[in-house]
Amino acid sequence: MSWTDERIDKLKSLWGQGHTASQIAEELGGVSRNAVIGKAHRLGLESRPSPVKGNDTAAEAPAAPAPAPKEAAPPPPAPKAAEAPKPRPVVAEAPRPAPAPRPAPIAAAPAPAPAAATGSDADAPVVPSTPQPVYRSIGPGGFQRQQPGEQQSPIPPAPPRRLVPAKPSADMADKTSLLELNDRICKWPLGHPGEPDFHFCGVQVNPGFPYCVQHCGQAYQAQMPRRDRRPPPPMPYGGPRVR
DNA sequence: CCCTGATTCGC
DNA sequence: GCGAATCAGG
Repeated sequence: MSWTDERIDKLKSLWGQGHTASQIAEELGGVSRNAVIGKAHRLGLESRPSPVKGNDTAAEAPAAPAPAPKEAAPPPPAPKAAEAPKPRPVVAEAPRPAPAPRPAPIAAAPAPAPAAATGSDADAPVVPSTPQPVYRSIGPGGFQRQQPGEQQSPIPPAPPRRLVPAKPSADMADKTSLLELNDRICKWPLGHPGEPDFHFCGVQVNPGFPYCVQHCGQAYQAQMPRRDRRPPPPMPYGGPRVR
């Protein structure tokens, strides 16, 4: 196998997404993990958290990123292999999208309060000992960046607070509910599970992907970490096509 | 042992 | 340029 532009592209993409060399090699096929590493280096792609590369001498990073190579999930959750070979040039499974910015992390599970929801979830009676606001920068794709010390995903799963019927009210009539999902409509969540207006995007998908073209653009971000983002890197899913 | 990425070096 | 062999840390 030779390094065609396509394969190089894929290598760059996957490498930037934090896939291991082995995973990339398997995905590309016909190459060994050594080949992938070698190529990555020749391309100038470089050193993601490497287990062997000790960090700098002397001053260690205050909040070390913790390599954790095994199953630990770097930003893009890469499902471990052990799967049927994927013929399609698909990009792993959808990383957890960031449907709505949620500036206030949920300290403790808010009580369901089944009675009269006064301020719904707006009221946060729990007074954390340190109510320091958390400032987060917004990445190029619109995602929230983590602070160096932050451990949790910037997009907490938003625990369901109550169960709602699929379509309880008229204003949900045209919203796509969970029960209506199929592989032809965009599954991008809008709102949060458990909230009354939680629904899914529902427009036609980008063929071969779980989301529409627009949300694919959010879900599948080409490598951010590298400095230059200017020349829009070829989207893993083939780029926006209006259909 | 397994895994990882880095590096070397013959091709 | 390529990648197997090797190195070295987790």
